[in-house]
Amino acid sequence: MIDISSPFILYAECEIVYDGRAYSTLDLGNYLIVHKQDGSLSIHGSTKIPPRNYQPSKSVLSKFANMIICRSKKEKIVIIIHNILNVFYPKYWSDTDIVISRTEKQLVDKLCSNIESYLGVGIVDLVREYPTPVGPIDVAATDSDGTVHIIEAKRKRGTLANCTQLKRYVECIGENKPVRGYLACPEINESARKYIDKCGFRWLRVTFFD
Amino acid sequence: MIDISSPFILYAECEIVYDGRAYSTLDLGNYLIVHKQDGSLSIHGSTKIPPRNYQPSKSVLSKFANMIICRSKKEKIVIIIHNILNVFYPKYWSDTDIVISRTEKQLVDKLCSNIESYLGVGIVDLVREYPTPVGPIDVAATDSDGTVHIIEAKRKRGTLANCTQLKRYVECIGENKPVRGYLACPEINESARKYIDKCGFRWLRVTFFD
DNA sequence: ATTTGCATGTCGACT
DNA sequence: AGTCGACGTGCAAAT
Repeated sequence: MIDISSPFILYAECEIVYDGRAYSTLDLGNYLIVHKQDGSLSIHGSTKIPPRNYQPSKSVLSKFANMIICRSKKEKIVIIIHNILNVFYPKYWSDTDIVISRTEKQLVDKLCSNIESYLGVGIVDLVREYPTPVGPIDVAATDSDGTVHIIEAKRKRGTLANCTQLKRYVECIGENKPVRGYLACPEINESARKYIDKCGFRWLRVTFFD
Repeated sequence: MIDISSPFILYAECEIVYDGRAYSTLDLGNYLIVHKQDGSLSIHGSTKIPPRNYQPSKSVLSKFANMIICRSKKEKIVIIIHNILNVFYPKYWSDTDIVISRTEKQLVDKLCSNIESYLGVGIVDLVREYPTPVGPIDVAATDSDGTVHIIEAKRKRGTLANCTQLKRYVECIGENKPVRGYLACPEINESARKYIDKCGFRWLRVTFFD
């Protein structure tokens, strides 16, 4: 039948039952089942990027009659196989990661290297990932008057959720010190823009390009 | 070579370049490439559930010498193929979705069917998905005194982000009416618990079981 | 082991 | 086409 001791790519007529954080079933049909060397398992339908069902790395496979069972800590997938349509066992499958550019970190780098021109004030202290009880602040810059300029950076279009995240930081630091809040991102949603104005914050337009 | 006009599962020695919202490269190696009938494309390494690179449905494939190019609106993936190790073309691949239980909706159903016992007050009006400028409120229940009880429901463990979401609603409605805020979820994070207390909100423990 | 926030998040619903 | 919130989000870094 199927050798579950090594990674496999299986195309089969099967049905799936998942029980864990939620409960789900997948009706009898033809699906692509991918088992990787880290123990992960995904079941793919003929559309969309995310798998229909999955189990993360460090899961354990077992076989029982025409069933493949995949278990992690508190979760279980049962695959009932009716027909094996295609199977192969990849050799020397690479584990390489992609190398990525234009990340949030890169945006914060750019911001920090030119902080005074972005804020329009002289800065005497600058801290990245400044810890607070409500989470770390991307950039906390203190000017000569003692006002703390709190910046939340996003690599993409800013949202309402980003504003409330910022608001949390501003309220927290604002209990003890004068503060100003900033959302730094290349673009911003209309609703977020309005909410920013209402809160008295500012939008810093930061791009990946010069 | 490869027929890109139908879905395919390809295991090949290749390298990848992605340019779009970010920019990334994937070094030469053996990867699993899945092309689905909706136009989506994913490139999988030998570990983890999410693909190393991907492009959503409605993308368009083209071939050029030993390259496969996948384009969506503003994004592009180029696969440079050095060696085809395995390829097959799935037939009658199912598009069926999973059927899921224990959703947020189910939790809200349970909450609403017994709202007075959860809140401990008499309710004269109950609205689900009550619209506000800062997003819809899961449950807004008005008692006989005119106080609005604002409930944000989560199907899993409540987080700080959930609290600030709730806070947004409470501040918005609180401008005009007396309000109380509630986070309804099966479990709650320690930090969220503290933040709730600080804000004067309450945690409603709601489970999927009776 | 648990918590937190990011992600090329993806996806669906609604404007 | 753009905006917004949900997701069995997955995942890695910090605690």
